[in-house]
Amino acid sequence: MSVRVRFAPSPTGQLHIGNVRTALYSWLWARQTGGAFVLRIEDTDEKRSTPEAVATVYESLRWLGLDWDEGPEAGGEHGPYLQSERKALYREHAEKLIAEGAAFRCYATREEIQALRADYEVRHGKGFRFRSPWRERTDGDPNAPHTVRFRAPSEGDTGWEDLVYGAVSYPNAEQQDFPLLRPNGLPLYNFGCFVDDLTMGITLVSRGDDHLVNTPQQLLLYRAWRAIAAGTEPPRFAHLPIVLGPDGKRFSKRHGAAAVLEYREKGYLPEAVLNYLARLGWSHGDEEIFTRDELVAKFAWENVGRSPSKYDLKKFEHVQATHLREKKSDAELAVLVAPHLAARGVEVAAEDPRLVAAIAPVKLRATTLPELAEGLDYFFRPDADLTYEAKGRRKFLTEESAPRLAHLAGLVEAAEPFDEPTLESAITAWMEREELAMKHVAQPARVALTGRTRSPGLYETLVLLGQARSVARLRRGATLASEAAEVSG
RNA sequence: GGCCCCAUCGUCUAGUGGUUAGGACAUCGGCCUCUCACGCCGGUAACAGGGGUUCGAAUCCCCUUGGGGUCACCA
Repeated sequence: MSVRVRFAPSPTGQLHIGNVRTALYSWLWARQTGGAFVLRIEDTDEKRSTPEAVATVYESLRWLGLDWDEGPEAGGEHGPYLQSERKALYREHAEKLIAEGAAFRCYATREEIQALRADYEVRHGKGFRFRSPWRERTDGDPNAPHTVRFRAPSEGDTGWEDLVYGAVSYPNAEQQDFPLLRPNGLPLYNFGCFVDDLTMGITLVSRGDDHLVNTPQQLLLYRAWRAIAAGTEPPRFAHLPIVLGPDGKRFSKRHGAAAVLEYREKGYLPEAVLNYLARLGWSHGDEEIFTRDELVAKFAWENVGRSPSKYDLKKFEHVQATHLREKKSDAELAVLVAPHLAARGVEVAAEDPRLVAAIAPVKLRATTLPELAEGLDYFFRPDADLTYEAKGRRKFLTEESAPRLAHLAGLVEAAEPFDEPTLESAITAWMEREELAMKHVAQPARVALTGRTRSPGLYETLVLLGQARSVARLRRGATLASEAAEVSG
């Protein structure tokens, strides 16, 4: 049977980094096996689900490149893919379970149950398990408001072989007569999940390990369903340890940067996000850096860890920087960085060969796309708009450096051809004659050329800037330096 | 508290009875050097504790401790 996996988020806010990891593992498995990745929206909590959050799910997944074969906006033969549109299906399945005796109509009100719970907790503390007085009655009016409940067993255990945790089992005595359908006809999580996974032909359910305790209930439903459809087999399950914040507490907004789209805003590469998240709780020997395709090829459930792991921004940044530096071509980066340059008021076409050429040295000094844009800025900003770091100007555009900058401008102007070797030999020959150290020339020149105290190497910068602009900026720097001399003199 | 799960450097992890316990991030030295990076070399740093099993345990079993999850007509 071919693999069918699903990602089933509840749209109650931003798509969270922890959820993305479960989506990623499922997606990797589907792509590796040639199976189907199904997206389903679990929006049965009317109070918390919003259309905006649904849109965020789509946008986040698309940005990451986790495409779905079936689901909202993609279609498929098992739709609809929003639980809120599948009410009839839940009702139908509930009725069959009632007819079979596996479920029953319960007329106990929420208040009655709360009262029982409160009473229990006063006596015994936590751990109330509801046994409905209606579980053996059939005299209720099917048209009166009621909850459909599962007639839970209290003997034995329910267990399964988890792809991550191995053998897991829960005592049935822990079960209560859990609700399937609310009076308004909307399913509760476990029932909706069961009906959907069953009807969508899901072969492997992968989700956070906070769902470990839900699995027995779903297994019980599959077992009951055999009376209706002989041969029904439950899917396999793979539970993933949750992601913890640096403080060891469950990762949340409180830790900052929990939402996927925040990484897009910060200028991270989706491949880097996927790489970091994949490695958080999964490994492939000593390898650290993976492209999306490599992840697809190398992912394996048996290498998924069982202990919760902590989110570490420093390592995340390292993975991001490595992808920026090594896994993207300069032409690809040019396309990605162009909008960030535009945001800084620097207009340059992504195809501009000068942009592509400047990326190689600058990307060694950047982690994110905005940082790349910052490092590229002065190459494309008009000379007149160039600004100077106050500290660099004060320290290097001095009376002493003014004549050197002027002379350097002349050397640059005379360089023919205008390339690094020619510039280097001309400049070093001059420095030797004048007994100047490199730092006495390069640092003032750097400030004059870039406005900064940090940049790629001098010869590299000159060539990238071009002869005319280099000469103009050096002359302007010389002027500023002599003005500084007048002020201080 | 009941039930369930987990436990190797600060962090992510490799390791499946015999290893000087490896790698990566971080950190600390050093090299390179016109700045900042990149890169390279090197250092510090871990099997939670206690019992077993075994000729031999990070690896298997038990207990303790610690951490996490869950106990909603939420998902």
